[in-house]
Amino acid sequence: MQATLALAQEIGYARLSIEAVAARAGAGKHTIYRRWPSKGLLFLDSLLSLNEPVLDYPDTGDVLADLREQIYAAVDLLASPPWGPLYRALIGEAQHDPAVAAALNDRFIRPQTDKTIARLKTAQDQGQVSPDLDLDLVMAILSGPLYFGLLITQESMTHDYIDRVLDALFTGMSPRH
Amino acid sequence: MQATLALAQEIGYARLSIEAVAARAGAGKHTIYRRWPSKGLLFLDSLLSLNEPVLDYPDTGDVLADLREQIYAAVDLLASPPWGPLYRALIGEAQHDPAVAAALNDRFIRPQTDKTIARLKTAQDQGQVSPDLDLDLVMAILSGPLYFGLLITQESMTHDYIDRVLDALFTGMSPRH
Amino acid sequence: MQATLALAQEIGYARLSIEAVAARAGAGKHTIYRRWPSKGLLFLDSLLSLNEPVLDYPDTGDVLADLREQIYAAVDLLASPPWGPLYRALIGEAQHDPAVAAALNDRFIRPQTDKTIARLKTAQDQGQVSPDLDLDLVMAILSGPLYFGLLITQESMTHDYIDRVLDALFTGMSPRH
Amino acid sequence: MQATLALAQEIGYARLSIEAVAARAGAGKHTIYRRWPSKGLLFLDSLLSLNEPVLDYPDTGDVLADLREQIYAAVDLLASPPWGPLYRALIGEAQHDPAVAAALNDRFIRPQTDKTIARLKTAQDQGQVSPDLDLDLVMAILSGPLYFGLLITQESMTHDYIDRVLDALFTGMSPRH
DNA sequence: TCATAAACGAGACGGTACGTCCAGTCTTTGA
DNA sequence: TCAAAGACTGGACGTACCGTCTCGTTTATGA
Repeated sequence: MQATLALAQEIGYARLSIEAVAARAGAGKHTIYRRWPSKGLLFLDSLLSLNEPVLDYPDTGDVLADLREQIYAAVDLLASPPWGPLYRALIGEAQHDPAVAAALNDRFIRPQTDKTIARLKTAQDQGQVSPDLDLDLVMAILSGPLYFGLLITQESMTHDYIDRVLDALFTGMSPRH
Repeated sequence: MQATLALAQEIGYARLSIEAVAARAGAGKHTIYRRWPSKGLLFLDSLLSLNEPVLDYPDTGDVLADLREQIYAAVDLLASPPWGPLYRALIGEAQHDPAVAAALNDRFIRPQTDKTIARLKTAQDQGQVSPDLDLDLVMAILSGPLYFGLLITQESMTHDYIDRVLDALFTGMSPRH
Repeated sequence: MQATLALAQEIGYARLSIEAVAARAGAGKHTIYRRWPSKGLLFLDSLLSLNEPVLDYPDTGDVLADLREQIYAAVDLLASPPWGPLYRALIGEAQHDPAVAAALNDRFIRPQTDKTIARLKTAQDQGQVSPDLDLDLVMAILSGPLYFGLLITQESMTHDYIDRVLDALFTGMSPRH
Repeated sequence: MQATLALAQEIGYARLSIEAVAARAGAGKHTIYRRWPSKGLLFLDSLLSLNEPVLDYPDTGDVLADLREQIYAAVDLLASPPWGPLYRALIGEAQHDPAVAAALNDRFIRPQTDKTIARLKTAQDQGQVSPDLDLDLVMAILSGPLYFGLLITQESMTHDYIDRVLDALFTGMSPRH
């Protein structure tokens, strides 16, 4: 059933209708309404079902390298054709529908955050990272620029861009460093 | 006419219809379609019209303090009741409608970015900021965490949160600093 | 099960659904479909089950008086609250569904007609009624005005009305009589 | 628009849907709902629009002959293919929907009744008909058997059948005549 | 006494139509 | 001459039932 996000790719999430999904899926509308209370949550489920082989973290001993690798992977995923625009649409929908926002957080953002934080915690224990850092904050700082690029300025996300962000973050931005 | 974003506050952007706006404004639908090609752009115009006294940059000589002040101001604006949810809705719409995304960039994001970059450039000239920094990147790094908090995790934006972000960014995140 | 024409009285035949009947009866829809092929026939069965103490004919020796009594009884039944509107609905359904029309004829109309005709036959044999009358026709002539009042003009059926119909029929309508 | 009772002839009134009418007419459903509050009233309007050349009464001076002619005409109309089943369906609908019943009376039954009564009144004045007859009652007596045959026993209405009804009514039914 | 079958309640399912709402276009009307 | 008012086609909404179809669970029978 979720396979009918084929439609989302064809005509775009905004023009997607539950009516059309039902028709494409050869299902009654009721069957869809029985399972999902709104278009947004149907779409979220569909999108996440594509991504079951989740983004897992490597642990090579070098935090910075591992973060870089993981962000490469995440961004490659989000930038690759099917996902990118659909993920943008999903975040867009979350701005209108609190249920989607909550589900997006619980089902995707939080798990990813937790993995990142776990990796950082290990690094903290090994002294690679300052022990008094708020790791949730670090997550926001690492992800933020990428989301800004994705949602606001809509730049294409290259590995080079990620490198420059990470360099700026870790070599510091003010001349005292 | 734009004053009818009163409706957006009352029922939310998602439930807003051009039909209702026209009725509320005592105008014909045609009159609205004549001026704005879509609900998104009408809403963008309306929202920006509220904000004409734009966020200008102080220059006290201390970049860091100035940035902090400016971000305080921006976040206070976005967090205050009318704006916050509406701005979120606007960014949400931008994810579905390229015209809104482009207009949002041109009419709001870019001007703000330009002001920030101008202020940073001054600081760079005065040696307060490393001369080889990509200032566009700095903008993404400064704004990103705030947008992440606004759009994704939907935390309430306090001055304290901003302080912690800025501290982390400027005192550095790895223990070598 | 038929007891759920309670529902028909509550919400009216037109709004009656097999789904609701099943729910009210605490039965599965299948169980109902197993017994009745359509809403109309279910309703017909239910309605007739109410009426088992059928309208039987008196035979006092006076045809006219007997007819009058029998029509009184029929009309009192049809005019009394539960029956009247439900019987009208049943005849209405018969106009749309040939199976209901046929069953209505076979199970209710014909038996009543047969009784009337039998009584008239007796009278004919006794010379109280002209021997060359088509008794089926007489049935139509006697019942017709009542059905006209019930279905078309929707007058309330009083004994007085019946008397006036019978008087007109039997004293004749043209001045030559 | 009403021309889309073509659909009623094709698939029958019972299976008729406003949705299908709108599609066939190339109209939006709203346009139909704007004009008619229900399927029944739409159908009634459509049906009556076919019949504008109404059944008018001849006046040859002989009431009985005139009545006969008029009933011939009415029954020929109702028996001819398009009308018969549709008129039956309309009366059926009137049993479920009081608005249809009222409109049917006001727009079709009453005018026809009035014409008949006017003709009878003339005859009464000329002494062709007993002066103390309730003419409304006569209408019920004349129409009733025909409606009984149409709606209940569903006999085909021949001129011969009408003749027999009228003969029975006017030559009287009891042997005293 | 137990196995086997029939009937049952429950309700999911693909569909059709409902009546409402809004989109975007087009027409009429009054200022 | 332009804008308000609003009619129009079109299409999606979310709901209600349709009639068909499994599901397990009683009942009831006959072995």
